[in-house]
Amino acid sequence: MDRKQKVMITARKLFAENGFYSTATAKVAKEAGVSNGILFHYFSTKDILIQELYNDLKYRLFKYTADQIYKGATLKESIYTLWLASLEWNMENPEDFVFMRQFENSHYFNEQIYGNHRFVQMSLELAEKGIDQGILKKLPPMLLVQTMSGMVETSVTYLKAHPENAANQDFKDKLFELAWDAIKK
Amino acid sequence: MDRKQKVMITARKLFAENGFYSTATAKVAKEAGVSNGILFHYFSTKDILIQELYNDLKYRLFKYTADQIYKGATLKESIYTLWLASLEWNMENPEDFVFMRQFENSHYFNEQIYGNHRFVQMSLELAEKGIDQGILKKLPPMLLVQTMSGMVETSVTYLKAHPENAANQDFKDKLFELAWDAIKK
DNA sequence: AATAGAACTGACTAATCAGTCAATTTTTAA
DNA sequence: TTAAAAATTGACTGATTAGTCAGTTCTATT
Repeated sequence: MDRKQKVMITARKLFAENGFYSTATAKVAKEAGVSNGILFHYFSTKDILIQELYNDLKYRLFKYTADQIYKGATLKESIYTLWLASLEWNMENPEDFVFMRQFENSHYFNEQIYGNHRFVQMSLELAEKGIDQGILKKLPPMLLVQTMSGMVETSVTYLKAHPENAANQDFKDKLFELAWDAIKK
Repeated sequence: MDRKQKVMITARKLFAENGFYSTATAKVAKEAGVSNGILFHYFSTKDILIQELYNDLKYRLFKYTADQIYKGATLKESIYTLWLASLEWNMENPEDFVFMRQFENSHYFNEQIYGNHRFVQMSLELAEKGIDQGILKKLPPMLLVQTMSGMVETSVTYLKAHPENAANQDFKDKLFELAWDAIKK
């Protein structure tokens, strides 16, 4: 594996474990088995490394979820699939979840950066369709998207604190009902 | 004002502006107009300062919201009042909002710490009552509370990005509807 | 007025960290 | 084969930081 990849994988892990600031770039390089200098060759500052990690994460989330949406599905089915895939991706990638929450609550983040990601654009399209079809509440699409994302976050946080429910499909369906009831007309 | 208060007020402001880690204790002391030593006299470590700030914030939120709940109100009215008061408190105290989000997404935080706060206990009582009365979904009360809190967060974040709606009571009521529809039976 | 103890000061330290750079190795392409 | 370009190393630096401490000032009590 090339060194850039090695740095990204290690950084993701260490940032999630100890936060951006408590993790020294030198530590990332060491644990990745590369030199300190090469980290700055690929990422000219620590901030850039952090931002690239976030962009990569959002793109992987997009790929993972978009692949599961079935073409002939109804709108509610598509939203359900998107919701469940997001939930599972976050459960299966706990480091990414922690990293994402830290990033999205840091000064790096704002709504414009958020809107640039394909994952968000895909979600916006679904929201707009749902509003047009009269299935979803007549509210700004971005608000509906953020509501759904927030509900996924809440669900993941809850399941992590109560792992006995994590494998229970019935419970997950109830979690989806919470989110769906919020946005449906 | 005593020096401990001065430190807390300044720390809250600087932490919200630049994050915990990018804000040096020496800078807090300087801007608060006190000596470096006195900061560590009152808060033996930086971490303790951060935690005390969070506890104080949650208590102020409790006081502010609890005061507004009318004794004879129905359950839905009480939840509405709590929701609206939370929203307004967060809008009026943007520094506290940023600080709270950073803290609750850091390693300092877990569900147990969360459950210790009177604000959360008050919310839990309302949720339990609502479940008993058959008004709210039969789900773990903590999940309903976290859902409501998450919806307040989403609403505040949205209003900050779209301030043209911030004074619009109709829009706020629609935001409440989103949250209410999620948890209501 | 005398005393004790609490509040307070600010210079200081030991450690840490992001980023640099001169030198070396590896890759590419002519 | 050769030479230029790209990748890689790791020791180093200048800046920053949490926390200390010896000494000073304020406050309360007798």
